[in-house]
Amino acid sequence: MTDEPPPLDPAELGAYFALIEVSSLLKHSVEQQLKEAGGLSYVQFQLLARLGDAPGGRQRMTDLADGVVYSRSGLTYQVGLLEQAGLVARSASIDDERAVEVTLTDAGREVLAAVFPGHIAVLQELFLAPLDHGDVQALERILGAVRTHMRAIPPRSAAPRRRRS
Amino acid sequence: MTDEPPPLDPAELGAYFALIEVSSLLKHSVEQQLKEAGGLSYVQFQLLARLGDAPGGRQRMTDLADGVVYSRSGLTYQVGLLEQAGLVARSASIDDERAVEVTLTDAGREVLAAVFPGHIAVLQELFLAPLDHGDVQALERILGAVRTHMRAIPPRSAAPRRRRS
DNA sequence: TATTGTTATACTCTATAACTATA
DNA sequence: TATAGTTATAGAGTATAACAATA
Repeated sequence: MTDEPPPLDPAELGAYFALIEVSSLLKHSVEQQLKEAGGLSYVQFQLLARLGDAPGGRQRMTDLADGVVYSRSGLTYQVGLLEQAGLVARSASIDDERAVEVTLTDAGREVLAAVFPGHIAVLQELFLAPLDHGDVQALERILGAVRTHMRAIPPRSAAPRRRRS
Repeated sequence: MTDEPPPLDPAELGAYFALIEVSSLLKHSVEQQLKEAGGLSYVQFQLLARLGDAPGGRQRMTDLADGVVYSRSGLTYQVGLLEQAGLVARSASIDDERAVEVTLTDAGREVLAAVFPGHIAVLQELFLAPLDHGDVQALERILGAVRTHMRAIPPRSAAPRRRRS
């Protein structure tokens, strides 16, 4: 905390603010669309989409949690909601008796399919419209690099957990 | 809803996913830092920072609300918290008796100053580290264009509000 | 002893609608 | 009648800690 404040040049600040603002507005719009079209929150959509991509439409709770940012209990909560809605099913894993596998149901696939076109439409209209192909490629490359970097970094407070007495 | 699903090419999808993932992870880390360093949520920090930039450190509630995405009541709530913490003060406007002006207090400025270095450090470490200057400039340009576009677009459901009977 | 997942619980945030007061 | 802001209230989401069961 006694570090020197590293100076940020205007471009860096500009990139940061634009990133936060764009993602915030975009997420907000997408959330509305998801809610109207399928009664889904963004997290729920992400979970369904992730299952849709997974082989067999199933994944373990832990693997699902790793993809999204949330805590274990938060995931339990969200999967519980999705299960109540009949969009996923939970079953015990055969390999590991502790694990729970989450499977996308047919109803889940339908909701996903119902929601997708509108989702894409929002993206086109709000996010992609002002960009040419080169812009999109540059974004993908640059933000992809940042993502890789973030994933590689050790969590800041990995070590200093509570030592037992 | 019977629209043709507009096809998204892989680069577009990639850019979208990377944007969401990066901003989500970044915001999460920044939120932790803000909370530890100054007991601030991200919204509260944004409000303070906005006041810090405003001439005289003051702005009307409405103008504050326009900058951030939140509802009026949400803003009232957050400003209420900041006022309780002594970081801002509310006063009636002289020009318009209906309006309320929010002013950054000295304590508010101190918290802002206390929080800033760590904030920037997180940005450097997590977001800017893997990028060169050209990347940053490209990001600023491209995301800036998207932001301008988003701000210009009429809110999707501006018209079809409840007609009076 | 570590890991998987759930539960209980508390807290923060956001949104809607009803309301007051001023323009 | 429209605008600025507050209040009450309800709901969603998230996090922490304690817990049970399996590895």
